[in-house]
This record gives sequence, structure tokens and C-alpha cells, in this order.
Amino acid sequence: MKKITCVRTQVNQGQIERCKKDIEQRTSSLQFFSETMNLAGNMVRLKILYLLFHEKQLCVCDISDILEMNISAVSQHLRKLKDKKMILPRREGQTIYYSLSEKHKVIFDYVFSMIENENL
Amino acid sequence: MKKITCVRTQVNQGQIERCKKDIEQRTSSLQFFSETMNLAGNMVRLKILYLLFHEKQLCVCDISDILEMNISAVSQHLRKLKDKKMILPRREGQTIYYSLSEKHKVIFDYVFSMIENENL
DNA sequence: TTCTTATTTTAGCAAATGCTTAAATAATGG
DNA sequence: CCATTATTTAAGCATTTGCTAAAATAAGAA
Repeated sequence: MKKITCVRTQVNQGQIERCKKDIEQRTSSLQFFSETMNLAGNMVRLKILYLLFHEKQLCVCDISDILEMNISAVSQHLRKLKDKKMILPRREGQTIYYSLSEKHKVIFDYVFSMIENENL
Repeated sequence: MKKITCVRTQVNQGQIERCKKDIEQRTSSLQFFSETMNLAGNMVRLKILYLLFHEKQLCVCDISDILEMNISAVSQHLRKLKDKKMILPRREGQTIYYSLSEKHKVIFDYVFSMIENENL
């Protein structure tokens, strides 16, 4: 990376340093949220999360039927959500039901209440 | 798209239809949130939003210094945020200061308060 | 006007994403 | 065991993303 810094004189060097330290200190929280939002920042996955929030549990087939999408495509989205522990699988015979994990429920309680109240 | 539906007998067809209708009705809200989270779901952009939340306003150079990133790369992230009206530019001579837009501040008030309280 | 500074834009490219198709697991019922 | 059903996984491919480097704007200052 070539460094093309601005040469400006009125830069507040104290502010820059304070911000750098603050960011560094918050790195893990920021990482957690950026990963969470990255997953939710996809129309298909947000719909899946929204559906699980309301229906409590659904299997791949259900989601595939509702979203009118290929089962394999849905399954691959579910895997991403599962890998980051946003949803949990529960096997019942051949069927695997997914539900929202508690850790992320706090966030989605908030997000989906905004969506439903249209407080945009 | 080849339709490979599950043949299961115990599917609740009423539930499927209700969900389809619900999703359709919420499409625009879900779209808004998925776009918002898609933008925030990137470590660099989330850091930028976090910085603007605290510092009120910053120019590209400031952000470039703080994140130790190429100015052009930062500028391209700022453009995406600006395009979706998440941040607003304000020119002051040669310098352009960016700040969070009011529309999204509600969401970030919540997200960043969680980040700071480590309520993950 | 020309030079400098702050920023944006463009082009190019490697890496990541999301879908489709086909093959692989896994559980259940003859 | 074999066949069926539900689901996951792997391979392939087109699209998108995010960065670098270089060129283009834009606003002073000389």
C-alpha cells in the first residue's frame, strides 16, 4: 500500500490518536457486529431470519417453499447462519428444524420490531 | 430453476401461504434493512460509521489516517454510504466533512450502544 | 494562470458471493 | 439389505466486491 497521506496542517493529531485507540479497543465487538450484519445484509438470509423469528422453527423445505427457491440454495444460506451460531438445528427424524439462537435474538427483537412498526 | 420440492405429507400448507403473504407485505422494509445491514456488514464501513457516530464529522483524510488505509479505498466506501443516504457530505473549502444522516441514526444509536456496553 | 492540496473517479484484477446441477449423507420403511 | 425422502456438500460459473494505481475534478494560494 502506497501511503498518500494528506499534508493538511489543521489536523487534530490528538483526535486521530484517540480514535485509533478507541477503534482498536472495540475491535472484537465491531467484528462481531460486522459479521452479524454481513449475514443479515442479504435479502434471502434476512427473510429466513424474519421467518424463523415469527414461526419459531422451520425446515429447509418450508423455507424453500415460502421463498420459492432451490432447496440447495436455501441450505447453503442456512449453513452460513449456522456457522456463525445465528440459528440452531434440531433433528426430528429425517427433518431438520432451524430456530434463532438466543445470543442473536436480542438484536433481531429490535430489528424486526422496527420492520413491523415501519419506524424507518 | 428446477423445482425439487419436498414431497412431505405433514406440511402445513396454510402456514406456507401465510408466510408467503407476510414476506411479500414486508418486502420494502426488509429491503431497506438488508441494504442498511449489507453496508454496515463490512468491517471498514462499520468502523467509519462508528467513528462518525462519536466524532460527529470527519474528512476522508482523517478516516484514512485513523484506519491506516489508502485514501481512495476509504473514499469508495464513503461513496457507497453516501449513495444509500447513510452519511451526508458538507464541503468546507477543499475539505469534505461527512456525518451520519438522521434517518439511520436511530439504528446506530442502538447498535453502537450495544457495542459499547458489550451486550453481545 | 499555474501549482498545490483534498477528494473522487476510473480501470484492472484477485477474491468472495450466490446460484445451479449433480453427487453424497442420513434416517426410515419395507 | 435396498428404495425413498430430507438434507447437505461439492464443483462450476457468472456476478459482485474491495483494493491498488493512475487519471480526473475542485478549490484555494501564488
